[in-house]
Amino acid sequence: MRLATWNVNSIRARVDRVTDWLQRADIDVLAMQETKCSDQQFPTMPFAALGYDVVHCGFNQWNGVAIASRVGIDDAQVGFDGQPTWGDTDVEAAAEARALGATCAGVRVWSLYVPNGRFVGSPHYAYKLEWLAALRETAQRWVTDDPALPIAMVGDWNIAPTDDDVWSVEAYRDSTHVTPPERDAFRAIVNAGYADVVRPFTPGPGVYTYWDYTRLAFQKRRGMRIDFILGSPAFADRVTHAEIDREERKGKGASDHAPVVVDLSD
DNA sequence: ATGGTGGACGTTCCA
Repeated sequence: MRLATWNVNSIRARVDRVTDWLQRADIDVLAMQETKCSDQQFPTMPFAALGYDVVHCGFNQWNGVAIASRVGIDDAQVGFDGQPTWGDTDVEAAAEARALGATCAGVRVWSLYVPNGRFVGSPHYAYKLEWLAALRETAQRWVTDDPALPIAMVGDWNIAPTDDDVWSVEAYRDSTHVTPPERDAFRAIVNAGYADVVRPFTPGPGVYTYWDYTRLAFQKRRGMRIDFILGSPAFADRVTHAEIDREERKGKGASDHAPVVVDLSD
């Protein structure tokens, strides 16, 4: 089974590019983030035409996560137990449904869009840390409750876990994505039993998954590694290969993130 | 070209 994660930065703006890539890259299950549309607006037809079922959760023009699978989708679930929500109204709470889980061919896949945090000290930054702490708590329970279940938590984590994962430490001084509390939160999830299964196949430094649209960042190789596939032991044991498809960051109409891919043995 | 790009929404906010 080949599983991928991709922050697509609007599925409606990029559906052709995404479905073309799904076919070309022979992907079985794709987790998407930043779909930037409502459930009604999600373009399911182009996926269905290629044999993919889709589950989606999105309520505003910024968030939105989806899973497309051609090996079936069971037990789809929006949000994880204890997930904190932002704001008081129903719409705001729903918009913070940044996690979508589904079982695909026996593998539990979570498409995650970790809060950005905006800037250090903002309420959004505090919320990011709360959200990550709640995820760690729940994810730790998943892996202890059923160690035999392969679980993958994939997506845009909005954290560069080490200095090797940013093009310039100086450029990101005092910025979100690199602060010790964010890195501690990421490490805590790894320590709860979820390994970065891509890194062994893509050693750094200088290996990234995201490049800003501005200032020719991609051409100048100024990026960050913030998109991850974290796997429980039962998942990690099955990983045979992984890669970051930076070719998809090239050309007109690219997302600012590249897809990240893993292969699993049967 | 002197703060850059891209998307959704709506004349601005978010990443």
